[in-house]
Amino acid sequence: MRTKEQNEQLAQLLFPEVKDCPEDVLSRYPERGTKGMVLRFAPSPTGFMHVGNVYTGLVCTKLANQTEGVSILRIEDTDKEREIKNGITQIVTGLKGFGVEFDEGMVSETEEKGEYGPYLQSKRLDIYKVFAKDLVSKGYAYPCFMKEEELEEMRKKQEELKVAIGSYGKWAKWRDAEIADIKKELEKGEGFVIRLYSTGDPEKSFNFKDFIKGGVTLRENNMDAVLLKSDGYPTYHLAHPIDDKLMRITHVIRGEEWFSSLPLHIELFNKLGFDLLPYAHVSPLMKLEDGKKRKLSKRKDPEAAVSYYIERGYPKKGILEYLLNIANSNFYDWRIQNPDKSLDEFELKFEKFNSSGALFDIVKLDNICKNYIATLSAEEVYNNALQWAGDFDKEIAKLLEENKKYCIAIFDIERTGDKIRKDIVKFEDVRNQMTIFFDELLSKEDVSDIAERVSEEDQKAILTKYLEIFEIGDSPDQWFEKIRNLSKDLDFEKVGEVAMVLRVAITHRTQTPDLYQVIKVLGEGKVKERIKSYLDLMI
RNA sequence: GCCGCUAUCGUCUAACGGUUAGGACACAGGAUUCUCAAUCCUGCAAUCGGGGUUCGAUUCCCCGUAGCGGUACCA
Repeated sequence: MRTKEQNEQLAQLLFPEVKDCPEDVLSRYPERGTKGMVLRFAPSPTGFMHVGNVYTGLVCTKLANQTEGVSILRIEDTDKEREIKNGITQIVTGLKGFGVEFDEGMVSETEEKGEYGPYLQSKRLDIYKVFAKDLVSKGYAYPCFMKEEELEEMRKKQEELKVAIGSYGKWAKWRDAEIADIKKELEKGEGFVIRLYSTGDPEKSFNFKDFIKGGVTLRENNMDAVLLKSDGYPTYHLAHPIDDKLMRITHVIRGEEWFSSLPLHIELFNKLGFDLLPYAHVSPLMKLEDGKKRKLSKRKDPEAAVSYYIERGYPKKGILEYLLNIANSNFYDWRIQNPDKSLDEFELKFEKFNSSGALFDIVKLDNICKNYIATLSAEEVYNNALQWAGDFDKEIAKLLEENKKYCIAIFDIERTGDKIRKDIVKFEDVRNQMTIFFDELLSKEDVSDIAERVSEEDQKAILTKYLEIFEIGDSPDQWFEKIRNLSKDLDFEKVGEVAMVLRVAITHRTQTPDLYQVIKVLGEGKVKERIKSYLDLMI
């Protein structure tokens, strides 16, 4: 054991440039007056937006908003190897696209807003050093000069002996090193890390209440975790208590993968002299594969990427609703009872979160999305579709742009009244909706099978007769009456047969929306033209 | 290996220790002045296994099993 004086001497030796003490830094970040929750979402700029990111980000901002608190976007860029150039922009714009926006924090690659910054961890290095120095001076941290190979060797030995792996207790060889030895290494210019001097005992357990997982019993930490890496950057373990304390965060909401290091973080809060914060560990989104659940993985699962949904034109509101539904499963019941209310009015509650991971169910997502799109007006569908197509389907974008009225009329088919169509799940699907209304789209498709039940003779008879009686101005009842009469005149058992022949001739499809409305939208000229050319084809 | 968390229909979940174990999505069947979609009705389908505690256990306790997470100078 080193003495108090020795520790102070060591701190000075390690961090001669650091003049501030923790109190100086703390005084720069005063208590907030807010009564609501102050929450932060803290992703790394790895250049990949995971749906899980949107999920956690949504939970943070929603909870902050509904308690009239503050939401913060902090960027954890302390791992230089995984960092990617436009990482921050991708996060900011990606989340913004979903309506997930923050009150404070990073807004672009270099800009930020708010009084509690910097919100980019790489800009906070001097802050971490102040606390690291303080920990060393109190004997709660120390420099460790172990090399990668040494650590590897230690690991092997620990495996052989079947003891816990890591730097702790007697395995941590620099824990109680003499100042003279440390000085010697320093003079050699050897790189070092700062490790926690853990005083916990894993034999001792204690109770802890997690806002989502509930009451849990944890064992004390005894690992001398790395706090400051040899490149001077902090690890998450050090940055987390310091940043959250300084930013005056009120609740730590983070992924469940952090749960295991909770005892370490608790020890750190204690040693730093900070009051412990309430924690809420959110379970990850899962996927089913070969009958086994596993975390939705960015490497294996294309649907883990937010871009997957953007490219297909999933409505963002729909995705948000689905994520809310995973967060609090009573959301769907609420939605059924309040079909018109805004998402903001739904109250998210910690106690409604499930403590184990939920499968990300695309089928359910589709259901929510089509129900959402069914609530939109034809014009809203048009606008959304145009926006999507502009990025992902140029041909459709052009058609939409040049035929606005016509397209809105198409989207308006069976959109009002008591028969509401729900066949658009995502905006990619509008192409399919438009096919029968544009010759240029239709021609690319196979001409549909002629209704097999009806002979060519009969088809001709139906179509020629229909051309004679066709009136674009007919009411739905008049129109249907004509079809019925036609089927009677030609001795058909079912009206459906006649309708099908017309449907195929006019749309080249056996499945379409309400034929009467389709005809109305297509217009007299086009209907006649299609029927005629279909007749020509038969001759 | 070690440590921790979790366990109800296929999926998301509900059920003061007492319910015919409920709902939603999916699926199947039926209804509907044309097909498809929609809508309505009906159906299918679950308490991981074994021990306790209790008059009574999905619920509380223990053991097992499985899944998940962690076991980094990644977050």
